[in-house]
Amino acid sequence: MGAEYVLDVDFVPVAALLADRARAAMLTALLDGRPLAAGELARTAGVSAQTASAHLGRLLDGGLVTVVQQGRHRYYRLRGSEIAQVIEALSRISPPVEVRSLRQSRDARRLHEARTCYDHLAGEAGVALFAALVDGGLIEADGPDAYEVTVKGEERLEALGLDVAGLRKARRRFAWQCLDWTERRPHLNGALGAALTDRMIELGWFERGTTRRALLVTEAGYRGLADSFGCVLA
Amino acid sequence: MGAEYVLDVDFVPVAALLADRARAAMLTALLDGRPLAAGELARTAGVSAQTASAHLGRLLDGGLVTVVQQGRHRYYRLRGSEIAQVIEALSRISPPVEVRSLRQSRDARRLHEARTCYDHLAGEAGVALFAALVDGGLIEADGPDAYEVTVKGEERLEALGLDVAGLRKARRRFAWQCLDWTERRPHLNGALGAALTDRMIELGWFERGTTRRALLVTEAGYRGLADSFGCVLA
DNA sequence: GGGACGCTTCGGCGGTGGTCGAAGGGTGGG
DNA sequence: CCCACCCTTCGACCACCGCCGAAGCGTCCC
Repeated sequence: MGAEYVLDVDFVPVAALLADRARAAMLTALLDGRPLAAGELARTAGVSAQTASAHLGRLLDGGLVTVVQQGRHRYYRLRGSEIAQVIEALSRISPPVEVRSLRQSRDARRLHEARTCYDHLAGEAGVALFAALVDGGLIEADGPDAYEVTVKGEERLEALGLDVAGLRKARRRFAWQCLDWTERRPHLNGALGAALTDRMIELGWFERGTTRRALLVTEAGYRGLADSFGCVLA
Repeated sequence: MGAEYVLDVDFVPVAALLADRARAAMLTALLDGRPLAAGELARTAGVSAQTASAHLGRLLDGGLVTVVQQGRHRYYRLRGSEIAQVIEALSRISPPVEVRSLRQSRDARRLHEARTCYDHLAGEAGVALFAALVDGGLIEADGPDAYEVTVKGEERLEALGLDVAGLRKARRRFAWQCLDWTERRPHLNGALGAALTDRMIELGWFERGTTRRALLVTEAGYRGLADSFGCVLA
């Protein structure tokens, strides 16, 4: 893959796709990486099925989402974590929406402490975990952004129930650092990042909020992160 | 400044501002941080003065640009480097525009090697310089993103003709790391980053391309970066 | 195989927003 | 003081786009 030099890109079409309330609502709903059916997205966005279909068609054309047909359902998902990152980047210079309910304010706090970005852990907990993995010598840099699991790391991760060798075979990139836009520090992405996140939620270290991306670090989570990874959260 | 928790932000208005050819052209022209008069921006975008005025009004409302009146001219500039960063982030998932001329391809290559992001150095050279400054112990972390110049660093920078003490007094943040979106690594931002960039261009280490953001590293630049900062470019 | 369901396509409506001509305000120069 | 210049405001036009009703197509289930 030779280096590509880009003079200028035309970001207008992509920005236009993001510049609509209904599409924005759909994309936000897809932020956690979970595929959603067209109908669910229509309901989420508060538009009719036909309207949603038109929007999804445009998002598809623009390459922001992919679709998989399953029976009479069509499941849409974000095309990749870059899309999620751009949305988070855009959000940084956008005015915050006033928090209305107590439940919302709880989720807001969780989004900051811990959340999923596409399918891996982000937020304070995400960057803290990544730093702990590196500091503890469980993973180490293996290229510009790529990482490898050390022998010590493999033991620790397998003890948690992860099939590290299996993950290496996945078609997806194994492990790489991904910038957390709000924390401005790296967190773990790739097959490993996703699997580890899944497993930690399975273990009850995190609980999902009403906003599905929002995660609550449980007591077990604080203990687990500290014991397994030497990761101490504020 | 207490922590602010944001549940969801409304990025639609900002995206809408970016979703127009004329405005995009204006913002791109402003990417190097230099203030431009409304008339120049109108010409750049290829629209009439009235149309440009309307666009600039919206950008102003949206907080993407600021304006300073000087005589009968009104100079617009990007509101801050975050804006430049968002545009760079958006560009990453946008289709590249085909490079047409030889001059364009030269600039494209330069944009990758070295460019200004708002008013400080970015691209390969930017992240390499930042890494060299840290590795060489010329600057050191002083907070989450903030940096301080060490005694050794102060000597080195003053030798180059920078007034480090004066920069510390500037209203602007002194020195902090800023993520380079294309390189996904930090480069130096803040008063120090801007002043250092200016000075290096003054010293002839970089030459501006036709696309003003695009920089060419000169022979003197390679030597200077290596001698002064131990920064060796590929 | 009929009917319910999920989704998309088509057609027509309405609103938002980009555009420029014309006019107005404010500054600088002679 | 008048004119040239830069920029903005106003008004009108037009295109695009988001919206939904109606209809069409495919899938699942009984």
